[in-house]
Amino acid sequence: MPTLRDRKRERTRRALVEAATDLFEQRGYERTTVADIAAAADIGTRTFFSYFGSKEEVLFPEADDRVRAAVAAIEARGPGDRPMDTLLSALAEVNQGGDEMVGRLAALRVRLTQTVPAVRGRALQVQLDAQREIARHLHAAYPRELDEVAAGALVGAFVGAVTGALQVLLDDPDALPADSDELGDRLRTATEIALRPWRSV
Amino acid sequence: MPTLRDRKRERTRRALVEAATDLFEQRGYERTTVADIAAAADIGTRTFFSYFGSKEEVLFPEADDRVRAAVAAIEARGPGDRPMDTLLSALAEVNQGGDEMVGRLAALRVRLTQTVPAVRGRALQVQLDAQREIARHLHAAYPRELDEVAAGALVGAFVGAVTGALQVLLDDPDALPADSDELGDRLRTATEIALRPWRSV
DNA sequence: GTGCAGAGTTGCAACGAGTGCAGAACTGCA
DNA sequence: TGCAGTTCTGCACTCGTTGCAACTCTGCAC
Repeated sequence: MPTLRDRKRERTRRALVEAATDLFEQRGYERTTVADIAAAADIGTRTFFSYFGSKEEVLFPEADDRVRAAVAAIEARGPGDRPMDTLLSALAEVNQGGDEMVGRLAALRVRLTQTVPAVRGRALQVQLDAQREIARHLHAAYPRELDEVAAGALVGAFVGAVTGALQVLLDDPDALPADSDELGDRLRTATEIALRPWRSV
Repeated sequence: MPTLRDRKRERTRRALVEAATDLFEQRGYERTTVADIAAAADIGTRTFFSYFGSKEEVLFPEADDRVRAAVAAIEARGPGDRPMDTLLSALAEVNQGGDEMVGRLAALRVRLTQTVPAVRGRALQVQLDAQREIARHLHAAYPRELDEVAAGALVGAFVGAVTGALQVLLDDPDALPADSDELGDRLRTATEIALRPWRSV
């Protein structure tokens, strides 16, 4: 069982994410200060930064979990799967799972990514880091078919295609993600279109 | 002929970029303040921000030119070119041109992108904006073959492939600066593999 | 249960990026 | 030469972020 210390830490972390989510939704990102978030979670401002390295990071608390899930999907590939099949299921895994907090966060993130440059920058960095990690494992899974660079290119092409499609689908400022169902729809549409060329192989 | 005001403004802008480049090279990015840059260019600190919106932006002064060049390449496509051909020449155009200052800046940018998160974030944003613009024009050039979303996906796949491969190539300090021909070769090979399904587009 | 070492928390002071404002300096043009 | 519009600049302020030193709490041994 995790120690009291760990449980407490986890609880505080969650409290920070929830407080931040609430405040960002109410007042917006820019009009919420780190001090506000810390106060709402009943924590010293200074302490915020021992949980998250920056204000933006509080928006991506499950990034590591997602990457881990994708990596696990690669490890668990079927014996006959080609690299593309494996990559497909890994990326399906990334967009999976999570409770309602994760859903709220995801919707908020999409909106902020479209409107706040700092958040967009962080989102792209998180994405790029995830890509590299996935590429590493994809290469490990198919050492003969894909050298490291080719794996990087493949994952990049894949993620880039989806991102590029999604960007067009979201850049209409009117219909941002009112409800997360429509958000999911657009994500699916983007993936569908982006991956068409690979599917037909 | 451009007015005195314009010439002066252009000169100041260039002075800022040069001062920043020098200082970043000497002391590093983090240890250089905006006040340092402004002082080196003999300008008030406040005025820096009427030329560049942020400290990072001074590293991407020619971004607009590059995009314009790519767009021009799309407009100037040959009559028989398929979307993929046009995109290839447009992106070749992006990595073209510029004097030595541009070269120095580009090298500095590569280094800082690998080491300073804020710079990486900005670089990715610049790239994404460029992608969207190029996708827009590619769609305009091939309204029947490519809908807007598919154009976004195509451009994204391409840029993503190159970025993904480059990321792997650059994060290993061994195989980096040997010669830029071999780097180009490996890039081409990797993107070739990743984009095979798109080739017929 | 007591006490101690190490981990975690906190306020404080400081630095740098970025912004609004109001006045000074400059340019284009008559 | 003078005026109108633009640009430049210092000032004061907000906010994110960090180093530091004191303080509190938890895990653990005795």
